[in-house]
Amino acid sequence: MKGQTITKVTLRREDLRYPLPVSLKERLEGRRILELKRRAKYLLIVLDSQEVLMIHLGMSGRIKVLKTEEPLDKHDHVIFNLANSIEIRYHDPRRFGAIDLISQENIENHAALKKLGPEPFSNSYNAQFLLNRAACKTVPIKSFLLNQSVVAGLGNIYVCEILFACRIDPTSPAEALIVKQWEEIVVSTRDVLSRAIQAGGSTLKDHHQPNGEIGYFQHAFKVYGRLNKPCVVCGTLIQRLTQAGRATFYCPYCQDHVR
DNA sequence: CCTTGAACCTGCGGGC
DNA sequence: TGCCCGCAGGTTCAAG
Repeated sequence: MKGQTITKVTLRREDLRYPLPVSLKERLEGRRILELKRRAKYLLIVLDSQEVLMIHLGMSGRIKVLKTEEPLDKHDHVIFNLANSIEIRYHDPRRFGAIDLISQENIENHAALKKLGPEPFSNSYNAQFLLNRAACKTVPIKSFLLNQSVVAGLGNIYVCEILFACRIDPTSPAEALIVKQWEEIVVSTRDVLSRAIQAGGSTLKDHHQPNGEIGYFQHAFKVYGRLNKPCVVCGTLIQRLTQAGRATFYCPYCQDHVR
């Protein structure tokens, strides 16, 4: 996509999670793509019009990169044709995703980006930062790490896997963790994310890599989705609970030790 | 301010 | 075969 000109945009519906931006088609057609960036789970496509196309994939969203003709699927909602004949399609059955188009100047003031915490691979994501942020917070550590204003980009699968790697009880109040545990969380976060990226991500159903292939990290899950299966470390059956509306998978033996 | 639960929407698998 | 229920990679509101 980088360096290509967007020759044609087709909107097959007028909204996803939110209404599509005003005059989206007219503002994109003829524009050149200068750069592709990311912040948290938001894809940022920088255009030569001083504007940035922001895409969030929600739960079921997917970007298709098509080099040949493909029949239209009912959930192919927005189609971008590029000058090199490649077709990019935004596909999203549940439509929890979003597309926005904003001026490059205001990008850091965008409501969704403004409140985000540090990137997990940045230096500002460190044990002292987390200790400070967790002070006086009774929220369970599982929910704390899922909060995008604490650290940007961690999702449900990876938080479960990170807490297992650190042997931390997912129900522990965030304020109860000690520095050593925060240090372990920082290390495990980067380790889990690195390995997941290396494996092409986790395909439960919808996620695919840009080349169309599925991801493979689901085969490396140690707790996520493994309800009633033996813990790979101790053999205890993996449990499931619900925290803030999200499933948490954990080993009740490995992650319940006071150490 | 803090935390939880519901809402948004479609599809799939299991039980009956 | 078909219907109903629960569940799913996320985020944002409203309510308490």
